[in-house]
Amino acid sequence: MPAAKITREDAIDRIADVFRSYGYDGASLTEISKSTGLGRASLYHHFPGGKEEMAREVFDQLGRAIGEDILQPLTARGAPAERLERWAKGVERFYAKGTKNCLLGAMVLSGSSDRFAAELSAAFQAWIDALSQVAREAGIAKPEARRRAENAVGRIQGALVVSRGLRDARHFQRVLAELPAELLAS
Amino acid sequence: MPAAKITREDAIDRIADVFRSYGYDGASLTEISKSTGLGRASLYHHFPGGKEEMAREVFDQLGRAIGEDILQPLTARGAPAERLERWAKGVERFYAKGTKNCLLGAMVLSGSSDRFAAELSAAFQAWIDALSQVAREAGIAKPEARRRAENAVGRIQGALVVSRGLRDARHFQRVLAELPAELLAS
DNA sequence: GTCTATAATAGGATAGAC
DNA sequence: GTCTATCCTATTATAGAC
Repeated sequence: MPAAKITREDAIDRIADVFRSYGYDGASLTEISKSTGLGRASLYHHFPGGKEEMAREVFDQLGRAIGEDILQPLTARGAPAERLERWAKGVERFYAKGTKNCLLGAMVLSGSSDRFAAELSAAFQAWIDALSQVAREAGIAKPEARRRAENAVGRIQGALVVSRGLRDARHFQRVLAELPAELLAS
Repeated sequence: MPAAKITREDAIDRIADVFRSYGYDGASLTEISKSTGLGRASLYHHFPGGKEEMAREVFDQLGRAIGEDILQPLTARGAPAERLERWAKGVERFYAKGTKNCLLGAMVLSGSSDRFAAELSAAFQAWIDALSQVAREAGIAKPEARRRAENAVGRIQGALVVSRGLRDARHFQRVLAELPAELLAS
């Protein structure tokens, strides 16, 4: 009875990387197998639903990771400006300074958006809501706060696309550095 | 000797739609065949290089379309503000008010970015350069103009992702309406 | 230039031994 | 839990008739 080669959580992380890089359709089981070190059959042992179940697990784990690593600074104690600074640092780490694609973006733009519409929409909403809440605490009116939060999330997504297109991560880093001030500007 | 069912240009447009919706890997020849009305064999008659050649032709045609429909307003005569307004309208048409994905974004985020790195980079550069030039004519300093142009392109890409994720095209339309003023603000 | 037919391959998924 | 072997389907791609 061989022991597990990798924890479930680590496996899902690796699978997430494959989806991130190749999109849903481009992520072949061969690549996932290589990336996790698990054979095809083992993958089906862990994820009986196949590729679709893997993707759902990836979304679940992503939701938790976003909640802990990114949204947590936003809901912590402290002045809005400080919280946004910590948030921006968290986002930068999360995307490995702009070299790591956004999983949500990759899924949205690769034909899988119909299949995972609910998951995608929920993930974006959580981002926007948390940012909007911080802006409101800083005294920004509700509709304007929402508007800025949408902008911020969009700018991150767009910066990842452009950085990758131009093959220059500095664009992403610059945009991220500007976001906290933009969210709170009067 | 049957006549051509569709002009080459139209065929490439249809193929572009398929890549836009499904990404490079997700775009199957079956779908392309259905979308163009051309049988598999006919597709290979027109594009002996197969799917990869189709993608390259799509990029070429996209470059021309961007040049004519989108960048042209930027280089036309008139005050910078007017040109940017016309440009924004052109972009809105181009993306069908936000319901039509960006081909560049779909390609960037679907594993094909290595294969088409040069094409993608060139397309983004052309966008950024043209916008930057308009901002400079409006009296903005060169580095700042470049910065704003990058931001504008990124915001369009991000808005398309977010609109699709939220399934609400109004976000895209709002962002687009704000861009001209942002590019020229003092 | 399009068609039907078909090859060749890669992909997702499963069975059963260990 | 992992392995080897295998099935089935969909995919890319080609050949040859018209």
